[in-house]
Amino acid sequence: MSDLEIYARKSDWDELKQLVLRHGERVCVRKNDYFVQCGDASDRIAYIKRGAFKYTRTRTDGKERILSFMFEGEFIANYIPSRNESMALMNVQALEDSVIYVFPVSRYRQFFEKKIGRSVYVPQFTEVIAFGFLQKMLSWACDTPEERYFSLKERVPDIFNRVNLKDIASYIGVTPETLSRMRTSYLNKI
Amino acid sequence: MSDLEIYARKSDWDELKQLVLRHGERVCVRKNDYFVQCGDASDRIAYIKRGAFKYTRTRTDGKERILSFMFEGEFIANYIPSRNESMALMNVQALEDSVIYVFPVSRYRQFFEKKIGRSVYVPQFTEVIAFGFLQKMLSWACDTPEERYFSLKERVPDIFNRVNLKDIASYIGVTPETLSRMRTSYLNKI
DNA sequence: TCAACTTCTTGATGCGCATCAAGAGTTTTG
DNA sequence: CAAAACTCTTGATGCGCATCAAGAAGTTGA
Repeated sequence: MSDLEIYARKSDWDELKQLVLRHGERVCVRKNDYFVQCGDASDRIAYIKRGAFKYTRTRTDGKERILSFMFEGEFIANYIPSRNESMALMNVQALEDSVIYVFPVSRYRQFFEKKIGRSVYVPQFTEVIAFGFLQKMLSWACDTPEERYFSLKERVPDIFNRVNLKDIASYIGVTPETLSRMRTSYLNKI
Repeated sequence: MSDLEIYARKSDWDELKQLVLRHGERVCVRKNDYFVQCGDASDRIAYIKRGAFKYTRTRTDGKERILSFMFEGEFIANYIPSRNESMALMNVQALEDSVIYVFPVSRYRQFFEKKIGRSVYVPQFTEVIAFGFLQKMLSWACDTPEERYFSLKERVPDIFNRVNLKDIASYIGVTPETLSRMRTSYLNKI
């Protein structure tokens, strides 16, 4: 969510983070473990203390597509977390051995209702989430693989130290071979 | 939004519709007129009484991509309508001469705050919008043009009577020539 | 520590789709 | 009502990218 942070008050994210760190359950997950799998109905969100995750979805041809990467300092969830009856439409899988703090959204709501008298969760965060999805939708619909490559690199400058080419290729929408050739030909000359 | 209707209580949509019909401004728009243009900061939403609209966005190569179609009985807006400071990321353009009822989101908020004591707008609708964007994002990322073609046809069975091939082709992500050939070869045999 | 596996690159091949082009049919408009 | 503009189809051509393949380098694990 870091690229969306500007759209919510910084203090709200800090508050959520503090809450989850203080009252959430500390969980170690190993590389390739799933935090959420397609079809799950969990309402858990988690703060990534250390590590990295990917959002994925299996296409009808059986191939996996990567939709997002998340790193330490960011949150992962079964979107839309507040619609707690909703089945997950994506997998959330660890790219590295990671440490996360897990917290159910229902408890989060309770916390804010007790503290402020009404849920600030929904207005503050759901719109951020919606706006993030809108941007991602537009990016898939309107951006070229190169544009997606540079956007990703801008958001996560050290992406190549954290994520292998195959996963980056899936994220930008080409095969690993094509990304390899893109890099050796023109991408690194810019 | 009709394909998302199931996720909000029907009565909420009815209430919004009644409110907009009763207190909104009736506006006739001509084919090709814009309701919203990229960069606009308007917080207007509108109920389509009669007609049809398309959401579009211009790609960096200058070509137009169509992201959604909306018909009578549905709403159009500068998403996210409740973030009223936000610049529109898409154009909303009339496909036919249409009649709409326009209503600013700010007045909508006032209405609900007066009536219920707090805004039900945000929790009820923002999540619906977010979920819609999520689905569209996943469709662009994971579905083939054929799959998008059939999804559209399922949502809007009479789409070919309302929208020309060029626009449908843009929506599913191919050129008009390719869609034409898809139809004559295998699509209509299924 | 060695075998098995993964990652990345590079090459060869072929298909799918964009592009360019042309023409028939339809709609719009002055 | 005629000219202009748009819509859809069909054909020809070529490029881009997926696919298949193979090999080098790095990583993992019994």
